[in-house]
This record gives sequence, C-alpha cells and structure tokens, in this order.
Amino acid sequence: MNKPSFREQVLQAREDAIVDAVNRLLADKGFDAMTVDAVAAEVGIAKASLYKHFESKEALAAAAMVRVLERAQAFCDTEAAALPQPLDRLKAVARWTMHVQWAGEMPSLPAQNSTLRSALVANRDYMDRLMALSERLGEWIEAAQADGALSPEVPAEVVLYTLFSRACDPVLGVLKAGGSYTEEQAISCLLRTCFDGLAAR
Amino acid sequence: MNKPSFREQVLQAREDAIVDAVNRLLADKGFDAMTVDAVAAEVGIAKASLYKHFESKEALAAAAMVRVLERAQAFCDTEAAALPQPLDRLKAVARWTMHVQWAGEMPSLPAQNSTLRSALVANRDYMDRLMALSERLGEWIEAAQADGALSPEVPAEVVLYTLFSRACDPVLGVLKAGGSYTEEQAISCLLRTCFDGLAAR
DNA sequence: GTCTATAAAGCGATAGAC
DNA sequence: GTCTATCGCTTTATAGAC
Repeated sequence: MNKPSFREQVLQAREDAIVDAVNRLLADKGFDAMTVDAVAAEVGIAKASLYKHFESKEALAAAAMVRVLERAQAFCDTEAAALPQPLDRLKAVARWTMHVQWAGEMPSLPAQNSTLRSALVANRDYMDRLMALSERLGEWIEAAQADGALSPEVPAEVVLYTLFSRACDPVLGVLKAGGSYTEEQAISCLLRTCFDGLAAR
Repeated sequence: MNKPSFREQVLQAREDAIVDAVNRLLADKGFDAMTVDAVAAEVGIAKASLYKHFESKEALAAAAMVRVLERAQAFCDTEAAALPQPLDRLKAVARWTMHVQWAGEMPSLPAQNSTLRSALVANRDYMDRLMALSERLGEWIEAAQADGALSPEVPAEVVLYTLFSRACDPVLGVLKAGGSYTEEQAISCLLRTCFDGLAAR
C-alpha cells in the first residue's frame, strides 16, 4: 500500500465533500426531492464534474449510505462493544442512530423506489457493509435472546429489521419539529417505546 | 338533503374509481413515483378528465388519505368501540392498520415533501378527519394511561404518533416480501413488538 | 365532461472546449 | 477534471374541439 499522492488526497477530500452534501440533502429532503444540481451547488462545483466522481444519482446515494454504515460499524466496534450485556449494546446502537437522525445526518432512502433498490443491491461496497453490520448486530441479538434479555417470541430477523426501521422513524422528526422535547428526552422516550413497548410493565 | 340524481351517482362512482386507483398506486409506489398518467390509465380515462375532478396531484393524494381516515374512523366507531378495555381498542386499531397495509391498501405519503404537506394542511376535509381520528384515539390513550394499562412514562402524543407511524412501518412490507410469515404471524409479531417491546417481560 | 394535442418546466446525464 | 451549454426525457397541467 503506497502512501497516497498529494493529488489523490485532494481528490479524496473533494469526494468527501460531495458525500457530505449528499448526506445532508438526503437527510433533509429525501432521495426523490434531492436534485443533482443541488448537490453540485452545495459542493460548489459544476454538475458535470460530479459525474466524473460518481456515475449516477443512485451511486451518490449509495456512497452516503456506505459512509453511515461505516460510522455505525465503528460505533459498534468501540463504544457498543465495550458494554458487557448484549441487550445494552443493542440499546446503545439504537440510541446512536437516533442521535444521528436528530442531528440531521441520517440519510433515509425510500423503500419503494425500484431503480434505487436495484442500484443498491448491485453495489458491492454498500452490500458488503450492510451485511457486515447485520451480522454483527445479529450476533448480539442472538446472544441477548440466549440469555433471556430479548423476547423469545420475536424472531431475530424481525428485531434486526426493527432496529433499522427505528433508525429512520419519522416520530423523532415530529418530536423535534414540535419543539417541546429536548434531544435527550425525545430519544429516551423512543428508546423506551422500542425496547419496553407502549404498554405498562 | 335531496336524493342524488342519476347523473350525480355516476359522477360519484367515477370519483370512487379514481380514489381507488390513487390509493393502490400510493400504497404500491409512493407519492413521488405515482404519475397522474398512471392514475388516468388505471381508471381508463384521459388525464385531462382527471383534472376536472381533482385540481392537482396533491388533491388526489389528499382524497385517498381522506378515505382511509374515514375507514379508520368507521372501524373505531364499530369494532374497536365494542371492546371494553381502552388498551384493547388501541391494539385493535393498530392491528387493523397493519391488515390494511398488508393488503396493499395503505396510502403512505412522504413526510418530507413540503409541497404535499402544504396542500394537506390546507385541505379542510383531510385536516378535519385527521383531527377527529386523533381525538378519538387520544381519549382512549388517556383512558388507558389512567387505568394503568399504558406506560405513564410515554406522553400521550408520543403514543399517538407511534400508532400512526406503525401503520406505515416498512418492517411489515419486508416481512411480507420475505415470504416466510403468514399475515397473521407477521402482524401478531409486530403488534407484540409495538405494545410489549423488544425486551423480554 | 371527455377527448387529443401540447405547453411549460424540471431533471438526469452528456458533449466538447480548455 | 473542470467548466458551459445543451440534449433528451418525463411529468404536471392546460387549451380547445366535440
């Protein structure tokens, strides 16, 4: 592995700036409302230059997803892994995703767009990282089920899907927009709802 | 109130057919991917004729939302109201929304589209029915909190938002697409997750 | 009210000069 | 690799005949 040249570093920095802008726009407006013109404008380059780095709008979205998956994996490897109980690790990850969403840094993609879906499943970077994260979380879920901390009636895959879904739960956005909860209050409340349910214990 | 003329009945039937098509397309592809051309094609009339009935694409979506809100209100007034416990009424409503979603009849709108949001809040029919349903559910939520069935740590409005959110929870679509759960299994599982939480009791 | 035809605008993507 | 300029297509919405 050679040290990257100065030229390569500049290129990498520019691509980071692009992914930054895409991430912000995806979190703010969503995939359909995000225009490639807006991305170019926010980065401060011409649209045609964007297409020298990424071949399509879908590839831009995939790059943003790859980065958030990397951030999630990094959180799992450090802070979450430091907790002794599997259930607490899962809660920590869920809490982290909600903080990311609150900060306006959670790119959420429409599940229904088929063009986008095809591009994502064909994207090696994206799929590899998605599966790596799923496997890591899957281990913790099974461990938590084994020691009786997670409900045995909910299949492991349903737990996993639910965690992904709560990372983009629109309820948090509504609470933030309402303005009557602090970040900590809102997230604690949703975490409780997710793990302990709406019904009294 | 006069009896509607034959002409008015035909018109009403046509508008019902339009709302049917919009509802199906919204549930299937979402608002952004739904084109007015597709609606016209599915109804079997020309696009220009559509605009004689509804003034915009947003108005079409609002009409579909109005109808599902009416259906929800009707369910609340009959089957849910027949249950003695407020918590059971809320569970029945949540279960009903999941059945609607499973059947591909739940029109779900993007929370981020600002043009659509403006049109909806300006739509009297939509807002009136949304508020009527929210009030009805709000009464049951407060009753369930009062008798200790709902967690006192989750504010009533958060419970309400959560119920609306679970009505469009993408997890159900994933489980249906996976094909390894029956409708009853998937919905029971998600209901459990929603009211009892992921953690063991 | 229904149709055909078209206007008007937005957007993803590319050509070609530098 | 970056730019300006533009293509080609889709989509919402409307004009005007019947």
